[in-house]
Amino acid sequence: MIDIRQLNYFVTVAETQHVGKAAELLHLSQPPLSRQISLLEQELGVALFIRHPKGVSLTAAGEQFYQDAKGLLAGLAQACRNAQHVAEGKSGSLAIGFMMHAAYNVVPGLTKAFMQQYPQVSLRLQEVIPADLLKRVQKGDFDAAIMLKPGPVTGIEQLNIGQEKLALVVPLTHPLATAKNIRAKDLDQQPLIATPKEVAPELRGAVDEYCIQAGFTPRVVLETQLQQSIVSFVAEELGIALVPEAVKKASPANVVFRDIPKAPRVDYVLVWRSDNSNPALARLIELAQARLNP
Amino acid sequence: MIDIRQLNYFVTVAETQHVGKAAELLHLSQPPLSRQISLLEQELGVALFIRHPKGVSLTAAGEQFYQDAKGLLAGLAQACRNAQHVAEGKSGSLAIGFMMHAAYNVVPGLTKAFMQQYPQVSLRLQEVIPADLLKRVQKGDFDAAIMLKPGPVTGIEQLNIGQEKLALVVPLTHPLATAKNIRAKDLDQQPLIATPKEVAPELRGAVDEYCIQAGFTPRVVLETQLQQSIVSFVAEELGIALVPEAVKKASPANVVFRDIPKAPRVDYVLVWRSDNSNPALARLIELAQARLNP
DNA sequence: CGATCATGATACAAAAAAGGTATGGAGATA
DNA sequence: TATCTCCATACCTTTTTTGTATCATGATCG
Repeated sequence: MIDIRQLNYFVTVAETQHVGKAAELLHLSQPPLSRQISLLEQELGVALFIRHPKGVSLTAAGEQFYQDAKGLLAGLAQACRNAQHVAEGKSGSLAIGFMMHAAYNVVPGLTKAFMQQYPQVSLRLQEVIPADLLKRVQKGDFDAAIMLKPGPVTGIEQLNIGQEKLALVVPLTHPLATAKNIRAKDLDQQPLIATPKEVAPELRGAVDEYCIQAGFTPRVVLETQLQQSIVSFVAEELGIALVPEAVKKASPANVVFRDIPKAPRVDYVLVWRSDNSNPALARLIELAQARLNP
Repeated sequence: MIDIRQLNYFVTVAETQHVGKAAELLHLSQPPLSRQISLLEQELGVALFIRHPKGVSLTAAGEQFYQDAKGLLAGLAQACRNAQHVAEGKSGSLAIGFMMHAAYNVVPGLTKAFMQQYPQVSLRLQEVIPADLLKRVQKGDFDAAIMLKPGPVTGIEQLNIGQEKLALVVPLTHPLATAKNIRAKDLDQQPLIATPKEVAPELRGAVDEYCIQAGFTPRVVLETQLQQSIVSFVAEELGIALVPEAVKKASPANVVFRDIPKAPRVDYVLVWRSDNSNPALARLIELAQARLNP
């Protein structure tokens, strides 16, 4: 079988037009080189060189093979570099899922920094409802996800990457829109719009917990599958809601965001499968850590 | 150094995800395969596989290298085929020079047939003044030339590929344009337009010889470097000429071609350097011979 | 025109590399 | 816990490659 060494030998002989000189360049004695060239010709079933008394020159077939061989050698070198780059996480691809709220907060900063530092890595970012994120990381669909902190999960690692307060969002016309001081108690009996527990358990849990701490049971009048809808429904005056404050950035003008006392906080985490060996993931984790402790 | 065998081994393992199975496919026992894979990883400095208890799977770097390796193996096979095709003359390139007169006669038929039979060979056809043709074949600029038969030349081989009569060309207004019978003697004292001896010695030789045989010395009033010009000058009524009769195909309407008695004949030959090993040339020669003796 | 020089090819022994057999070790499975 | 399935390692055998010495051939030069 033809091998790379033979291609190298061949290219060197082709370039020097001289077996002896080529052997020297290859740190080799002349006879084995002669023999390898003969073997190559035999394997191809094609004469590659014309033997002159003062050296050798390429046949037409040899000329063609020389061009191809050079390309192959360059291709091999490139393949090695590619593999090494991917191994270092400097190139390759990285699939990241995130929940919609994170898009207003941690996702832009982190991904922008990553793309800047590792431009050769092709990022695939996808927004997914929170309840599916973890499953799809476990399944291997995503290398990582950015989501609200779940409890500990076996086989999954987590890294805190940000915290956010929940804020009260009310329609412009609502009394609480203009109230001087807002107390937790004021939410008692108010019609709440919230995420169902199945969709974003951590977020809904934080809302419920807040109400219970304040001494009342939340009156949830509407649950929306799609995160984006909550603020829209508030705008339509169907109720009020507690949402991460960064959602304000993408909200219409006819709703008001108000701070609430002892506002519950939600933690954003980067999660990944502990056995995921994608080196680009390692670079992302490093970067996330570096952003925490600059 | 990485070699083709290792790439083959690697690809097979990558495709089976199983060292043992791959070894079987490769007609090899398992340990050497394990070893070659390890060596490859060591040479690259990159882990290509993750070892599971039930087999192996590619790392991100391995995935990249797998794609590249497959490409390289395919490229090598293609390179071998290319060389073989060129060696058989089925592909490659062929540079042919020809003199202008041949363009009306033997060149189209021969090249058309060749292109049809060997479509992968890229033909480079170039018209050159006859005097330069042989030099440029000897120099190696052309693999072959189509020209008027020169004397024997050392290092050059020739093959007759066609013969053509010379015809008299006169302006429409010339007495000989309408004469019933034309005799050689009628050309005596006529102003002749001809190629200089340095440009196309065989052609000029044939003209001079014809006149001398007829018992007079030709009166050449104009010599043109460019073959194409002769008929134009005849059309301009500057003189008359003896040219290969196929030139009629590319002549204006205001000249007349007349047969002459015992018309001199010129031989077209295909010439090439005897040490030219371009296999496509061998195919061209074969084809030219086949067209002579169908 | 013959001696000499340079070039690539061949012969055979030495070295290196790859392959085969036997066995170890780690994780899954029952 | 015992066993089974993998891949890795150890060690020897076989094959391949290399190096040294020598040959054959065509060019060069006195």
